[in-house]
Amino acid sequence: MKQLKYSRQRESIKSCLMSRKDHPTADAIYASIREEYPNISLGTVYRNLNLLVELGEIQKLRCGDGADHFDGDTSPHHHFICRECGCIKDLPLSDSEKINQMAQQYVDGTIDSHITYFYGVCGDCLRKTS
Amino acid sequence: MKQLKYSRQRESIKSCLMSRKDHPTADAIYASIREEYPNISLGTVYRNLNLLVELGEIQKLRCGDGADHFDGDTSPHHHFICRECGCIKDLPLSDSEKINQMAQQYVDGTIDSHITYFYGVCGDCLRKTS
DNA sequence: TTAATAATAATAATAATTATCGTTAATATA
DNA sequence: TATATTAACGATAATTATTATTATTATTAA
Repeated sequence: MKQLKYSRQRESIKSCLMSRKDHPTADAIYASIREEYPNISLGTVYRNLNLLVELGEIQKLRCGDGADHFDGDTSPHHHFICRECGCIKDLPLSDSEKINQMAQQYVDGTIDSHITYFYGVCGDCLRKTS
Repeated sequence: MKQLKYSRQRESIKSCLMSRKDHPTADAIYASIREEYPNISLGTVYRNLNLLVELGEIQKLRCGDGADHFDGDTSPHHHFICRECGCIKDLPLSDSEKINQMAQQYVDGTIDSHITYFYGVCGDCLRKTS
């Protein structure tokens, strides 16, 4: 059991993620942090993001565009992904537990959580395209 | 518009996918097809899988383990992923349209589909671990 | 039967992520 | 406070999954 040591880089990554509502990739976070810490390494960003996920302080999303996205909001909610621009928006979620229980009856095993990705076209892209 | 030409490799990939209930990765399919066509290339497997997805004949899944998985069943259903062994099991799905509509009210844009991944531990792993 | 071209195998290239490793910095303890 | 321990760092190499390139082969239309 290695004990955690404070690092200003990790703190910066976490507060960056908390302050924004988009769901940035590791690379986008890297670009953002570099404004304050120009020497930070991309590896450091990845390592800390994964660490924060393990600690349950942030959430990792795989919406299907190849890159992992990160979400500072760990409360249960859903995501909407625009097929056009790839933006990710939060959706409120009701009855998370109930949905797990409904699915549970079909499974030999235990369900503890679920992630739902909704796909479509966001309002901005709809207005652009037309 | 390029017209499609028959290929025995594509046919083999498709029937392989139809015949199995696990949700193999491109690499797993590659290994399987190689028994019949030892010279097939991994690139061919990827190209045909993506083509079949475009044609709507198969489905691509990103359950979160890094690799894409493929599913020969395109009817609407959900998936359960075991955190231990990574196996993917099908779940029946009711009210797919209703769920989209429920989410729709929170979105500026249009929702046309959704994918839900349930996470937990499968029965086999539960019995092994204990 | 031949011409046109889609699909192939082999391989190179790319993108995202993880691992390695010598150095730096945070923290525990003497 | 000084020192020892070791987590975390930056730089970079390696890995993994996937896509692109290209010369050749196979399918299909004329």
